[in-house]
Amino acid sequence: MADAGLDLGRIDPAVPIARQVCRILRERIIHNDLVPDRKISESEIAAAYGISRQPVREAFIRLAAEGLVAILPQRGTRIRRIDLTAVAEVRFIREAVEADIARLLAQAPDPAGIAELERQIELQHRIAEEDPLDFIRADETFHRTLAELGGKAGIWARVQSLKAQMDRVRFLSLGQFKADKLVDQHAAIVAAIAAGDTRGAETALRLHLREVLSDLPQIVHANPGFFNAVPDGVEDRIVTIEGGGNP
Amino acid sequence: MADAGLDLGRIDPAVPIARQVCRILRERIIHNDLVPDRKISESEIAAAYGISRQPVREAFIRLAAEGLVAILPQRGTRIRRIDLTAVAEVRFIREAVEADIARLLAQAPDPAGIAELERQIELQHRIAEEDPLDFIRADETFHRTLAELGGKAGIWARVQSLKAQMDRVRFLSLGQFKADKLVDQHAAIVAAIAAGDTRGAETALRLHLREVLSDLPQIVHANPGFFNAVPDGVEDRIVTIEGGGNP
DNA sequence: CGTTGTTAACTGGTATGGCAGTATGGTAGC
DNA sequence: GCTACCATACTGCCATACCAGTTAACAACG
Repeated sequence: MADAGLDLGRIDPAVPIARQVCRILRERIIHNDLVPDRKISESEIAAAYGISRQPVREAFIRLAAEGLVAILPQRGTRIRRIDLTAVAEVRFIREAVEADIARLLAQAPDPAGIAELERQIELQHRIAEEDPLDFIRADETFHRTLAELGGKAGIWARVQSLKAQMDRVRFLSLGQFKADKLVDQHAAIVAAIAAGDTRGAETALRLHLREVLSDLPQIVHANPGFFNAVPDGVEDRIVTIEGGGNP
Repeated sequence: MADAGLDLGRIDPAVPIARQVCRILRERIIHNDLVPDRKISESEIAAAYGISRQPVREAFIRLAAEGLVAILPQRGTRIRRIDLTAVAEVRFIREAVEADIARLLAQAPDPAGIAELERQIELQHRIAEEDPLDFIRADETFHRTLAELGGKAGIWARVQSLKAQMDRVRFLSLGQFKADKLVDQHAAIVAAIAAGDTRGAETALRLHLREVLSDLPQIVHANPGFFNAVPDGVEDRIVTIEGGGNP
C-alpha cells in the first residue's frame, strides 16, 4: 500500500468505535498529519483499522459538521484546506467572548484565582522555549482557566467546538511563534484583572488574541497548499481597540 | 399506533434523506412539537417516513451534536430538556459577538444599510401584534442583517448553529413577549449606529439581548417539564452595562 | 400479597451487500 | 498525434441483518 502512516492508536472494541475514529481523525487533521486535499475513503480507513465502513462513515459526518472534511457525494471525502475566513471568524468570536469574560473578572478580582493564573504564567515562562507543544497546552489551560474563574466553563467548551480551524494554524506554526511575547501578554492581562482595571484587561486580551493574526501571513506563505485562497487580507475590517472593538 | 403526528412533510428521495430527516426533526423539536423527555427510536421514525434506520441514525447523531437529543446506547434516544445553563451561555456569546458587530457598524455608518434596517423596523411595527411567528422571523432577519452589514455573515451562521436551545425558548413564549418593546429596542440600536455612537449602539444591543432573560422565569414556570433544574437563577454573574459588560 | 428470577421485546451499534453516480484510463476513430 | 468515447473501478449513500446490552413485563416462588 502506497500510504504510509494511516494508523495511529489502536481501536478499543469496548467503547463505541465511531467516536474513537472521529477523535483519532480529528487529532490527525489538527496536527496536520492528514494534510489538506488528501482524499480519504470509508473503506480505506475501515481497512486500516480493521473495522467496518459504518462507524467510519459516522465519524466523517461529525468531522464534516466541524468543517474539517468535505464530503462530496459519490465523489469522495477529502481533508478541507484551512479556511482563512473561518479562522478569522472564530477568532472574532473568541475575542468578543473572552473580552467580556476578562471584564467580568476585573470587576471582581478573586485573589485565589489570580494566584492560580500567576502560577501558570510562571510555568509558561519556564517551558516557553522548550517544548512548543507543551506551551500550546499551557496556553490552552490559561484561557480555559480564565473562563472557569468567570463561571463560564461551559462557554469555553462551546467556543472550543468551533476552534478546530484555529488549532490547525497553531500546530502549523509550532516552533515559530514568540512564546515569550505571548507569556508577557498573559501577564499583562492578569495584572489588569488584579488591579480591577476592566478596560485594561479587555484591551490586553484583545491585543493578545490579535497576535495570531500578525503571524498568519507568513504561516500562509510558508505552507502553500494548506490554505484556501482569500481575496486580499484576512481581516476585512478592523476597529480601534480603544473602543474595545473587534476586527 | 398511539402516537399521533409523527410525520410532517414528506421525504423527497432525490436529495439525501439523512439531511432531510435531520432538518425535519430539528424543526419539530425547536417548535416544541416533539416535547422534552419524549422517547424517539430509530425504527419508529424510520417506519413513520418509510425509510430505513440508517439515515435516521445519522440524523440522530447530528441532533445529538447540537444538544437537542440525548443518545443513550442500548437504552434509547430522547428529546433533551431545555438546558437553562446552555441558554444563558449561548445568550452570553451572542451578546458579546453582536455587541462587537454593533460597534463595528457605528464606527462607519453605512447609509444604505441603515435605510435597509429602518425599512425592516417599519415592517416589524406592522406585524408586531399580528403573527408572532412572522415576527420571530423578522427579528431573525434583523439580527442577521446587522451581521451581514458588518461583513460578518459567516459569524452569524456560526453562532446560529449554537442557537437552537435559545430558539426553543422563543417558540415556547410565542404570544407572550411584547413585540412592540423589542421593535423599539431595534430602533434604538439603529439610531445609535446611524449617529455613529459606538458606545450607545453597544449598550442598546446588550440591553436588547438581555430582554429574553427577563421573560425567562415566567416561561419556565408556565412550562414545567420543559426545562432542566437549575440551582437558583439563570444568570450567575451580571456586569454593569456601562462597562459594556456581559452577564 | 410481595419478592425475585427469567424471558421476551425493545434499544442503539456494527457488519455487509447492493445501488446510482462520478472520476479515470485506455481505446477506437479521426 | 489528437479527440471523443466507453468500460471499469472507485466513491458515498441506503437497506438489511445480526449483535450485545437494557428494560420491563410476567410467572414462579416464598
